[in-house]
Amino acid sequence: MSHLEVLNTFKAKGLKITPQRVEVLRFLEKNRIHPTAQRVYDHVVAKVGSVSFTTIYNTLHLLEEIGVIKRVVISENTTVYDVNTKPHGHFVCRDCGQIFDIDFRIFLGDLPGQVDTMQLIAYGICKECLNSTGSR
Amino acid sequence: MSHLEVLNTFKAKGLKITPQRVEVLRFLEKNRIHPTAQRVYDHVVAKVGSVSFTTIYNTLHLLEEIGVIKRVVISENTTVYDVNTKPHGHFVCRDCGQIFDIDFRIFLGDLPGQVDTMQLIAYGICKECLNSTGSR
DNA sequence: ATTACTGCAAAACCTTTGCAGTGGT
DNA sequence: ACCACTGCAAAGGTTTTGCAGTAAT
Repeated sequence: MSHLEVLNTFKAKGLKITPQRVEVLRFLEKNRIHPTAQRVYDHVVAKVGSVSFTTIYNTLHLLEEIGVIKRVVISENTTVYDVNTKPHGHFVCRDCGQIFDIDFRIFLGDLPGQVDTMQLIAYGICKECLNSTGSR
Repeated sequence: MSHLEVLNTFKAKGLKITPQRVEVLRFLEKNRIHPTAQRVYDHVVAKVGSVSFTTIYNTLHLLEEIGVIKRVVISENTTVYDVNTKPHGHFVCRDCGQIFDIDFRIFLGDLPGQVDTMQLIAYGICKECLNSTGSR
């Protein structure tokens, strides 16, 4: 869903288009860096001047319900938000913390029920960090 | 690693074998239910009578470092511990919360670095809950 | 006798909630 | 003018930390 489509969905549902919400959306769509709530907050503060975490979380939850973004729990104390396009996995660099999208094909064994979502996270060291090992 | 092997590793490293640690280990090995720290705590309180969360976390971290267990973050507010055997994925029932081990075969696309761990979680509704839908 | 471990209390962290005031529509 | 949204401050839940006392070796 594009920027404008999302805003139209908002209108259609009687939801209001506030500067804070617009800026959250812009940030998520332009910089696909899988940001934490904190990073979204930082950006919106810088752009709009006034935001609270309440509003950030409110907006992120809203976008999640609409299906525009997905919550990804990367580790015990890190949750990031991902602009929802096609299904994909994530590669998390243990060193620099960057998160990359990865493709995968999977074959599941016997399942104990009906699957509706799947999450794949690969943890490791990214090429950049592998190369710079020792030079830091 | 078996119960006894773990205790030997403890000895070898000069770590002490306390009633609390023994009971944490027993619980994890006998009941492979992917417990939260809280559940481990509950069990050990019931058995030993005296534990603190400090000790539970201390022990779980220790076992994780040694490689006996793995931390699995199931959702934003749920972390469970898994006795580390062979690689496998998890199926989480959104309804009853039960966690099942599942087998899978995977083919990864281009990777941005060196992978050392992988985590697969499938979310859905387990057969049991599917059958009882409506009767509750 | 050492020194690692336990456990309390307090802090840290992230996320949520209640509520009054503000601002899209 | 409505009522959804913002934002503060406070609460909630889980994990961590500092430190004194305790217990395994």
